[in-house]
Amino acid sequence: MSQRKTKAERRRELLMAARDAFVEKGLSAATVDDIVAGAGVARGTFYLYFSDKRAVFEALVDEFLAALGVRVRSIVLGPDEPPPRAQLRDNVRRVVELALEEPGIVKLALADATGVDPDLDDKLHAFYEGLRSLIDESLEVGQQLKMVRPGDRRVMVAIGLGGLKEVLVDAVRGHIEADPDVITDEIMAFLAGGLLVDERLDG
Amino acid sequence: MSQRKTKAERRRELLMAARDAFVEKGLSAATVDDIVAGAGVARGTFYLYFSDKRAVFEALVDEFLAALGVRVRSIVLGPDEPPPRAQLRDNVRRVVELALEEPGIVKLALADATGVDPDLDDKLHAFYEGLRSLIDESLEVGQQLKMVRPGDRRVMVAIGLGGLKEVLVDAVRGHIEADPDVITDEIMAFLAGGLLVDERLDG
Amino acid sequence: MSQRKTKAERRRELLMAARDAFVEKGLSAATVDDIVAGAGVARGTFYLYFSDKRAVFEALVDEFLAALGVRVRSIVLGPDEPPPRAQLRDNVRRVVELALEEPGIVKLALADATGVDPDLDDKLHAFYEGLRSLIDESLEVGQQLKMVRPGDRRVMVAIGLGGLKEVLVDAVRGHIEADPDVITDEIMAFLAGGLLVDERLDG
Amino acid sequence: MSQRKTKAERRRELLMAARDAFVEKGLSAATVDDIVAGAGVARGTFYLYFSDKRAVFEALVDEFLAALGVRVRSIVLGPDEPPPRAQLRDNVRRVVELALEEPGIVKLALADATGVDPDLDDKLHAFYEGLRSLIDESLEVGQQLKMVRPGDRRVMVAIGLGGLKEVLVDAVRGHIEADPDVITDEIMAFLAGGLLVDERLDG
DNA sequence: CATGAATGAGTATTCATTCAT
DNA sequence: AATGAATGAATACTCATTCAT
Repeated sequence: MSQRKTKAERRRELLMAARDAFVEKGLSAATVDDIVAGAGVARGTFYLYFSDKRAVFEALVDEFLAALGVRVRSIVLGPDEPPPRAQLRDNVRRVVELALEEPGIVKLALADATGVDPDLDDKLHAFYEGLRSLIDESLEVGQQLKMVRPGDRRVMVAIGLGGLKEVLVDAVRGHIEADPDVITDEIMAFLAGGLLVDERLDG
Repeated sequence: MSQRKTKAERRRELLMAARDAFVEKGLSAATVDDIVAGAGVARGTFYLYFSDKRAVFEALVDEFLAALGVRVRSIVLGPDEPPPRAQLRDNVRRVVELALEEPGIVKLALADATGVDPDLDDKLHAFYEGLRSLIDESLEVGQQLKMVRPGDRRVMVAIGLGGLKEVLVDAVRGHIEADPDVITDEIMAFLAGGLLVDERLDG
Repeated sequence: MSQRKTKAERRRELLMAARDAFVEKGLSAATVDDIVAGAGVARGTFYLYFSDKRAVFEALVDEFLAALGVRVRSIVLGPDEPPPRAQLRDNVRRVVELALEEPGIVKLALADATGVDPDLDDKLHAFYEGLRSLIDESLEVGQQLKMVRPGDRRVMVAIGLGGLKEVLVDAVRGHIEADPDVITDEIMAFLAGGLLVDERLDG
Repeated sequence: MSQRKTKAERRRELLMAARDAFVEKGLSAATVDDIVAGAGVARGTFYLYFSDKRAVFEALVDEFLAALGVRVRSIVLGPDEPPPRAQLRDNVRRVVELALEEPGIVKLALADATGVDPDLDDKLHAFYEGLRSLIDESLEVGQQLKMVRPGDRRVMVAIGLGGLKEVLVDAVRGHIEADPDVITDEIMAFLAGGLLVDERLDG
């Protein structure tokens, strides 16, 4: 009736094989041969599903971004809504969970992907810009509501984003305990009060 | 007395040409040809000064790490010393200044260098581990002195390091204002109090 | 009664699509994909009608040669026949008309087809040999009848055939006016008197 | 002092190997591997001398065109000059001789080169256009001097050029006797008087 | 009859590295 | 020390052809 595998199945196999190859060998070192060997298909089959190596990586990133979009929800204020900090916490927690579920993609998209291929860089750059804008707008609202301290939001965004990225990367690398609760709590503590507590630190 | 160029001068020319080539084309896309063309020497000459492409990059990173080591000083407690927070601020500021002086290296070492070449990764990994340990030990002391809030230090390190990296990269990329004072102040504010100020955020 | 398309119709569609693809992209650059896309059928269908790419081209050439055979008639001498030169002129004119009707095939068969594929070369070679023999025999009869000047007939054939080919190719390419009368007249003038008229040219 | 071979020698070796490979296998079927094998150098060496396959072919054609340019001289009228027809004959003869000296290039440039690669076509097209213009201008002068019969010069050019090409190709292919005198005489006879001599041919 | 997914041999091109001069 | 010609392994990508459905 149909082929041995549906097109969607084949595509997924190639996607997973590509992900594994990229994670194992690095983005530029992984070859199309590695990918097709992993998927158990012939060389040419790859090109029936993806126009080139860059395209698989883009598809991988796109999937991850879509999954991320599902987990992050705008914070809504209202009497029937959970308190904002709880909503924020839920968002952080869902992102941490996603990262722990997809460690390979996290390594690729957050750590490995820059500076390898100018075209890929564009993709990543667009992604991060979107993320930055999202956080920036949230911070702006927060500042207007006096929930977020005043300050240069671009720097806040950078610290927040960089901190989150590094935590997730470290978690999937096993450098820090892969417990979403612990990680989420620490991130929230950082956001809520920073690191330093003792007034004696002040000059 | 000596040749037109001393060995050290040639080496430096190659180093600078390599840095520029890496920054402009990316670590894996930059070729030895790009480097020697930039340095104005013949192809073979490169190999008189560096064993291979990886070695130039390592030398570049080593220089940067050495410069970093010079700027970061342990925080010393004592009646005749500046207050700890001021010492911390000075460290942060010197690092920010170094980053702004060497934007190319920052892009390379902090943003582009992972996932390209397993050997290079090792180098970077060792560097980051050293940095992590340094920060971790500082935090440990801080916690013992009740200057740093309790919590999982590995996560704290990750957030702090990731946040710092991202800020520096964004600064050299021009995404955020390249004013060391502004950047330093924002980082210190983040460390001192996080982001969130309003109690209404709590559930 | 029958399918949507008869076998012959499908075959013709493929043939025309192949002709267009060959003319547009060149014989070796045109792919089977181009052909089936032009014919609106699936890849495998092509191989139900032709054994391979070479076979379509052969079929195309065969059709053209057959059409050519219909237009070229032996010159017959006799009291009730038109004068020989008129018969020759009619032959030339019919060939010119065929060429102008089938410009694509002319480009393919007369201009593009050599040196691409050894197998195709054989086909063309056989065709040209046939044509050469035909002309050669006609010239032989002409010489015996003192209608054609004496001389090395192989060279005469080559000049005549090459001249005719180039005129036709130029005509379908639009380099010379596509008027069969003008072209035929010029060819006849050339055959009848060459190019040079002035005795002063002689040494 | 210098390399084993000078750059010019290597280049010539590659050029000759390319010519042989192109002639033997056809323009599109010949691979870079064939060429380097013929020249006895490594794969990469080819690309030190030519940017790609098209570039070698262009170089080959350019050389041939230059050689052709040396052999063809404008016809000069004057009391101390040889008669025009003798000058024309010398030109024809020198071209025939060149063709017989460089049979490979003749096959390539005159017979095989069209329709294979659009880029190569441009090259050839430019060549032929130059040749056409040259002949066209000569014919125009000839017509003004009443040395050439009136008529559509574009068609005359096509017949003349096509005829010459075919004769040369046939000669290098061995289809007609490779005697420059015979060939030249026949070409001159054709130009001077065409093929048909008997008035009875006229209607 | 028709399909189109899968195949895999074939090829151009790049580039780090070597070494004779 | 410096050169730069030469190397050749490595790799992405194409496309004619097959065959299970």
